[in-house]
Amino acid sequence: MDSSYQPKLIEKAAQDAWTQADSYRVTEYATNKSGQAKPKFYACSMLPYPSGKLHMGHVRNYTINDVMLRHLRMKGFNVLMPMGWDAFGMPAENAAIANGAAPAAWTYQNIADMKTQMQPLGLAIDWSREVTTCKPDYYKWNQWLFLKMLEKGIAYRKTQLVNWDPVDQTVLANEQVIDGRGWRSGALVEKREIPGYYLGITQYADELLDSVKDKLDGWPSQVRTMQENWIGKSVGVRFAFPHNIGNAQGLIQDGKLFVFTTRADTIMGVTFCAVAPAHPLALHAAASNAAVADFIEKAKAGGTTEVELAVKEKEGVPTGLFVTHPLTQEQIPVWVGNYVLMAYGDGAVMGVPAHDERDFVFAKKYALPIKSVIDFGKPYSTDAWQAFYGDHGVCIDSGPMNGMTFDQAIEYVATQTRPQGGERKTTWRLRDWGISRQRYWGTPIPIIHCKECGEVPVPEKDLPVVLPEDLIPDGSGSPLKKDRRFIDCTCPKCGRPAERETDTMDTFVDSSWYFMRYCNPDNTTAMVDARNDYWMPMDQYIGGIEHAVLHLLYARFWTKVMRDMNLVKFDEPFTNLFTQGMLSAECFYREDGAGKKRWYYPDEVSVNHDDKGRPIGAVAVDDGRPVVLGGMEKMSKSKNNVVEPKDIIARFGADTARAYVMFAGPPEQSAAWSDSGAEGVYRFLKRVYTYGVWSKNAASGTPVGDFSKSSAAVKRLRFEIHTILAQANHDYARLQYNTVVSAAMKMLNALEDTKTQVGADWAAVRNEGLLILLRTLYPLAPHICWQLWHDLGYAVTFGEIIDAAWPVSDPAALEQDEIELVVQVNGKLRGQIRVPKDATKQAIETLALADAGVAKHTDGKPIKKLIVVPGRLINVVV
RNA sequence: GCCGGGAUGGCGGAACUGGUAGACGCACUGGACUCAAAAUCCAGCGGUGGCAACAUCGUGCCGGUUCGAUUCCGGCUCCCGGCACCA
Repeated sequence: MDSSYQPKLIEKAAQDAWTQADSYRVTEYATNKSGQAKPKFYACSMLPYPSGKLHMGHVRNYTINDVMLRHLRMKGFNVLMPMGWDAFGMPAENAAIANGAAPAAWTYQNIADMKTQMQPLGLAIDWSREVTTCKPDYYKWNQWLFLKMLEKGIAYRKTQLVNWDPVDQTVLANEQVIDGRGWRSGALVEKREIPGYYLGITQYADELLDSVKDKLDGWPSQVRTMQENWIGKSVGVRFAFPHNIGNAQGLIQDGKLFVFTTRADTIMGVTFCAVAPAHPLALHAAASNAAVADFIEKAKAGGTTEVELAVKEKEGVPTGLFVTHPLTQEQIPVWVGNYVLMAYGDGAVMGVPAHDERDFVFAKKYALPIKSVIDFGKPYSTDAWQAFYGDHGVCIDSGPMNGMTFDQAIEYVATQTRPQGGERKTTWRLRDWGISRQRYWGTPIPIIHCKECGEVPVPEKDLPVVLPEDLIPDGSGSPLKKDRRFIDCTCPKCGRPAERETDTMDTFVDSSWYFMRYCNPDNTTAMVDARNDYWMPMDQYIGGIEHAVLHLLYARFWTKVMRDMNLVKFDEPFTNLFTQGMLSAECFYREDGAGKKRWYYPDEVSVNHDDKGRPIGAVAVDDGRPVVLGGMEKMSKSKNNVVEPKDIIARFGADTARAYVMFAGPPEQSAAWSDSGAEGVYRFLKRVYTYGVWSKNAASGTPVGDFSKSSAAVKRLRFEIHTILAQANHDYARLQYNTVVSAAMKMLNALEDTKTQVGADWAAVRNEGLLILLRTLYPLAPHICWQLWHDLGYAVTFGEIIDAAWPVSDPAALEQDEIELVVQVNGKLRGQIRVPKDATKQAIETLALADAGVAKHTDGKPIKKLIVVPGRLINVVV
């Protein structure tokens, strides 16, 4: 046993031992020593994008996963922690454009680099299950399931709205549109409709909503709420405004302008209708109305994001067309509005300015009439919008609907409009999932375009459609479109020359089911097999909150599709979800005359403090002149505040890196990195090691004893250790690992405080304490605990620590004869009393009132009330 | 703009179901050890007043419920995540 803590040597030895024993390989149906099947536990982190650099956010994610695995494994579970690579996507193409190299080579190199950086962390990953999404043996199954969805009518083709760069003649991702311009060309971006494939997630909207509301109780409530709102179920009425607008080909949409509304009770307040710029009525009006045509053209400018539409000023133009109010037969003007979405409902809305805030703003702007038809018991004024104008109430000034309640009015409108196609209807905010991407580095969509037969699915026997890995994109669109080797093929139906689809799939497809592939990565004949039935549904999914909606919703949808194809037997993929927060770090900068910031690395500056420890400024090390303290910012390359795991491991070792990222804050919240904080954890581990050395010399091999007859002081230490252990176990259960690190520190503090005490009982109680401490700390800092476990001879008695029994606190140790109670006067702390644990309420009250501090504040005043909270406090109200 | 979070000492954070606010750690200050430094160890450490005992204020802001509020309710401010082609 070395006399000082040497993380490098210890971590190498521990990792070699684990590798040699193949400790992390997990098999299905594992049994314990007595031959019983261990309960399975599948704990998985969201798979990383192989950027090439492992950052502290990854370390945080995988350490949470690893701590959970080691803890539950000791508790007797068969725990799986796999790892893989979300290897398709835009960054590889961008790197390829920048370096003139193929995305494949870049991606594979990054994967190799990241694995090298992950290795020293000592994560209990079963690498035999590694999945890489850009490999044909994986994406073959994306294609296979897509074809099944096509057969079932879940996948279909329609037009989609994209950002179009008119100069580069290419589709842009939202990320590639900067201030309304193409990132490379600088050209103003336009909206354009092109054909693409969609997955019918809305067919599952009801089930996706119901289970997120009622079943997923292992998910954080904010994620459930976000998904609920995203799916956005609205129950209302869909009805038509009849009209006779048309041309030689006939009436537009059969002479019916359909709208959907959740507020059919306000139908008598309609003063206009508004349609989306792409609505057939708008296009019809544009043919003979230059102002409308102009407006529609202008509406094409800009990108496709919801933010852009939402913050845009609500504008419109009258079409000059009129439709008939279905109940009053009044003529209602039709406007084109830039705030009406073609993708939601029918792309048209009824305008009720009196009771809808958006319509109100629109009506004020264009001087349209505002007609109030709901009674609020308060006066209505059209001067300014009031929040209550949108409330439900009783109908007034509504002719036959006068006096109706909300529900009565809805029913009435649905019934009255039925002859014209009116009905009660549910509408979703959720839209079908467009998966076509005009990009190279993704899963090819397995479709062949034939002049004779149209769109023909690639036959199953011809899968996978392999993506060529040697193309180099140049920024002007997908290189697949120029690759005849890929494009040219024969039609599977008629055998004539045909062309392959060059669009690839959204990378969210890859991440919608990879976690199932981990269970059976080697199966070449099926997407999933019985091993997937064993591990899934996943017991714990861990990843960033930024995936709260899209990824998690798509994965849930994909699972339900697989269930309906009898590929899996469960309804939901993730039983429990844990969303971790971000990591930030201090940053420093100096501004030049033009206001441009030069960011300094932490080791380029020296921070000055006042004598209370407050930072009062910082100077650059090189020139001694001041730099600005930039505060805590999300770690980012551009701000030079990225902390790299390899540097921390080199300075302090992996155990410190792991324990500190856990200690830095509650795992679900964002936390700040601090080098000196990490150093504090390093100091703690050094003390653990030093205490281990001392313990070996002082009391090696002392058995755990019977403490029933021990001195009060020995019992007090035991009480303390077991109380902390109970707390740590509670925190392990709720995944609050930051306070588990605190608990381990407290245990060591308590043990060290008694080092001067000698005797068999002291040796025994400290020995028990150290056994508890090592196992409590082990999941967080496995290497040092493994080493001490061996050095102190515990491995011989209790077996390897990785499978040692998890410690539980002894109820006997937690029993106390006397307890301390707090006494408050009017809710303020005024004294403390010690009472026997079984003291009567009467006795406690007498003691409390007799306390000097309490007496001083009650001071003869009459006592109004005495509140006794058993085991906690007494509050005297005077 | 809409949806979802967050805010506690100089800093990261703790306080489990409304019951001692600031555990644990960092920074800082003082001391021990040392020729010296590092490392280590000991002590102090929310603000204000006070030699002290102690008093008083204090959990982003304003208000409410309660014997008692960091915790519950109403109204704000600022920051963060998402908004369907970043992953």
